[in-house]
Amino acid sequence: METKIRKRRPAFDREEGVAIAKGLFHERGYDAVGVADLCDALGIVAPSLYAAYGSKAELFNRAMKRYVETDFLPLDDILTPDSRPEEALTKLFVRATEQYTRHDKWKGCMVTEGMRADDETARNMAAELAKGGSEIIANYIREHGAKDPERVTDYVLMTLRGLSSYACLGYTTERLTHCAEMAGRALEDDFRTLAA
Amino acid sequence: METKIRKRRPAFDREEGVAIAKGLFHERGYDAVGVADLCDALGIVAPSLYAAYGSKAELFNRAMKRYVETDFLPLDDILTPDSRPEEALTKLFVRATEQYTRHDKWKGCMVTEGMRADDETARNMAAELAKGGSEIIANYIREHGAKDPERVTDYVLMTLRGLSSYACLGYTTERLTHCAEMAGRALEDDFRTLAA
DNA sequence: ACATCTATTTAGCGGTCGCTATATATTTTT
DNA sequence: AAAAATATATAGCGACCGCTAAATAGATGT
Repeated sequence: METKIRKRRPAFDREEGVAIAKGLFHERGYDAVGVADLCDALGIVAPSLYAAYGSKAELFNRAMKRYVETDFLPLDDILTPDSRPEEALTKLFVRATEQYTRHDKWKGCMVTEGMRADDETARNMAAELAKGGSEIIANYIREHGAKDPERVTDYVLMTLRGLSSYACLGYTTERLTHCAEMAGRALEDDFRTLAA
Repeated sequence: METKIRKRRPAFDREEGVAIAKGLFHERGYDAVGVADLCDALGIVAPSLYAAYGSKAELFNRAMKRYVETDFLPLDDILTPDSRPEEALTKLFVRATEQYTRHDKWKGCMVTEGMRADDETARNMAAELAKGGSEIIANYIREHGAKDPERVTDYVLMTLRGLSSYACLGYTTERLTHCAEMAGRALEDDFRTLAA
């Protein structure tokens, strides 16, 4: 009876694992990425993944958080107080479009699309994370003289959803940018002119 | 040894089966509805389903076709030649919104959302079916004096996607209708005024 | 050197997925 | 009445799903 000798990989980098998972989840969506896919991509086996992250959903959550930190639009830079709100929000549409269509994989907004996952846990995680960005936009609109802040906010968020969804279908940056600019024109009469 | 006698349901109504499947698929999406769910809802067992429809995907296709026939917007009524194109398209947004938010289940556009399924076959079927509606809208825009028909068409379809997606999240008819009306305002300068 | 602890390994759990081979019940045709 | 065609039933296929118990290799602390 020969003794069985088992080799072992060194411990893997958890943060890098999150980054790789972010790529997979963003590319294919929560439901379409299996634990086996994640394990292959990270070069580990399932129990290592569960020891490190707890569950597929928690890994997805960490991946989304990383996405928000590293890939997300710098809302504070875009929604600057020195340009008219209509212009700033149009700029938001255009910048979002550019980001949603920049890469061949990684299309659309990972969080926005995550809110449409089949898995309820993943959906709730995405919705929770999306609240942050939505509130920044809602606050900006409220504080910059929108005549009906709630409606304008709904319109802006709805448009961002449309842009993200359209980006996922593979539309080019150019075509989608025109959509973004057109969408901005709807905002023209929605803000009080703040006299300087 | 007693002879085993097996009872049998009478043959089921294929068309009614398609209608029931339409309800399930629209409510939960292609990927989230399993063959077992369909069988339970139709009151049959799997081999009957396959004998009648061939595959889950083909049943989905028939369900979508039924949706287009029975539930879809009457584009010809909405895009009438007797109102200004901006008004007709705004009406399209509003009518779409009403339809997308009318029922608690069955939210959004079944075909539009089908295009985002994880299953490639289902996605392609939905995309193929969506072409019909898209072309009607594109033709209308082209033939009614749009300055840049392709861009306006992109904008309209993108907005419909946003409305459908937002409807799926559960937003009320009222809030979404305001979005639809705002979206229509972006179209104001995009059509040449056709002198009477 | 030894014990402890952490992260990996093998192996496999129960469940669901879409789907089907085969047999039998019922209807239709002859 | 018998034969052929049709639609149901039982039973179960192989593949994948997310996840885990138990064992062991390697790092760390004393």
